[in-house]
Amino acid sequence: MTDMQIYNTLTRRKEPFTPIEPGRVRMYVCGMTVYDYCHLGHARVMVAFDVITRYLRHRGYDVTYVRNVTDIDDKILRRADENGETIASLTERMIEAMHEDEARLGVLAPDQEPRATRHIDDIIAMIETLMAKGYAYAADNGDVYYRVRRFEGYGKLNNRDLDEMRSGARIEVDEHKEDPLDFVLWKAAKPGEASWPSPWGEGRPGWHIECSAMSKCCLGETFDIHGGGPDLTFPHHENEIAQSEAANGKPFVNTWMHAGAVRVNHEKMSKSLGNFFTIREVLEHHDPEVVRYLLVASHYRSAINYAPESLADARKSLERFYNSLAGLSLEPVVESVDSDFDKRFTAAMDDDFNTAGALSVLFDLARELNRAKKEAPDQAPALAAELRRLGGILGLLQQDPALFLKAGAGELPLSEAEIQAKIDERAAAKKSKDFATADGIRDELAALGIILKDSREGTGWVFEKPEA
RNA sequence: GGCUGGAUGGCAGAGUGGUCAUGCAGCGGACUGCAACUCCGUGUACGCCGGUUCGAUUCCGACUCCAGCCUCCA
Repeated sequence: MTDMQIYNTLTRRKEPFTPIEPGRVRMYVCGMTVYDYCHLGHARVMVAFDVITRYLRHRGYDVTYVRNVTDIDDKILRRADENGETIASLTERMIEAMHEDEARLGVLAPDQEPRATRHIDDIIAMIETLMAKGYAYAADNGDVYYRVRRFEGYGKLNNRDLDEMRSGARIEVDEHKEDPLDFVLWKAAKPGEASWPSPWGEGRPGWHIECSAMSKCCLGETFDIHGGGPDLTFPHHENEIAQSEAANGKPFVNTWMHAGAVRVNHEKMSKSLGNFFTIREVLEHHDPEVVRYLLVASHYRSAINYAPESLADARKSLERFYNSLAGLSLEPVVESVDSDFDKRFTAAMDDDFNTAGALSVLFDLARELNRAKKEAPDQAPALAAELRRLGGILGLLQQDPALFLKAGAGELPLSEAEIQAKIDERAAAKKSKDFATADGIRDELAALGIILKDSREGTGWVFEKPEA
């Protein structure tokens, strides 16, 4: 068995993966700021780290997966105000929606989901430590800032030089800061804003410190993997390193992992650009497994250019798998398959979670299964079981094939009984060799998106919603 | 301007110093009343220019273009 290799954003190369504690993996992923519904970019991160978690567990690791929730933040305050609802009401709704979305995408819940507002004490304690060590200072406006120049390794995750950054034009000068690059650890509350008491007065935590505090609380001062979206490397993760390593006096994270972006028309999908698709929007028209497949079909680090047509392609690929599985028992088979599919799958996944390579192995397996169905039916069940087992490691191929093939695309224009009546009518026409009538019925149904498929066992159908 | 990535056949998308990615689409054949599904066969793809090498899409250098980060953002 080869070692797993994982690409580390910090060192910018693939490295053999060796957890701090043998057999145990501690992983922290930056989660959502819950002021709105999750979009496809969030889905990418959720699914990427879900696959990573599933695969590490498959490889025998005891994984503790922590993904935080940012439930206090300027945007949340603003949105709650706009909606005329309380912060708690807004964040609870959005957290619930997020849980629904991820469950539909087959994303397993993280082991812990700490919320910033429940870790205020940890956050304050960490800021106090930073102040005691000279890494933080209270400004006269009530804010507390991190003294970036004091931390020697600042910029190491992004290979950035402080002096060059300072010459950048977009850094906002703030008279309260010693240095424009200093970032806020504790934000003084304006009158009427949600706040917590602190040694520096009423306020709320800055965004970066919450992840340092919560990861320490849940996983310890040094842990194995820290993940997140592609836009968090700077400044968020850089700041986390500065906070945690300064406060704890220890290395923070061994392996930094970042998912690739989701783009639309070759631009980043983001709320500020307004070009985002929410998960729930997309799921109105597509089987969740199709969306998941799209995300898993390319490597987790590469950018995906999202177009509605890409979902049609993803569906076609899944149809190939489910066609091969169709007609075979869903029960797991005990006897193992003597083949190298597992080996090849594992080799691909061991190489920095190469899901695209792993899927190509599954396609080879599907072909083998299709051949067996024809030529060696006794071998088919074991091959099918193997396909489902390996697919399951990626969180795919667990549906009933007949159901997936039938009902993937939303509301049927006819009831199942009506469709069956048409099929019976056509069968009668076929029997009397009235092929014109038979084909007419088939065309009629096809126009509605219902595609008939004859086989020895009778006529089946799939529904493919015609493009609007 | 600084820092990261990327450029692969019609499309999507892996990978490799010298025989296969894979899926979709196309083409030829088998099966089928015809289709669909499935099987078999089928593609002189690796941005551009140099260099290293017996040999480079793969390594090195320059160039062009694209994207991301440098401001909240997954």
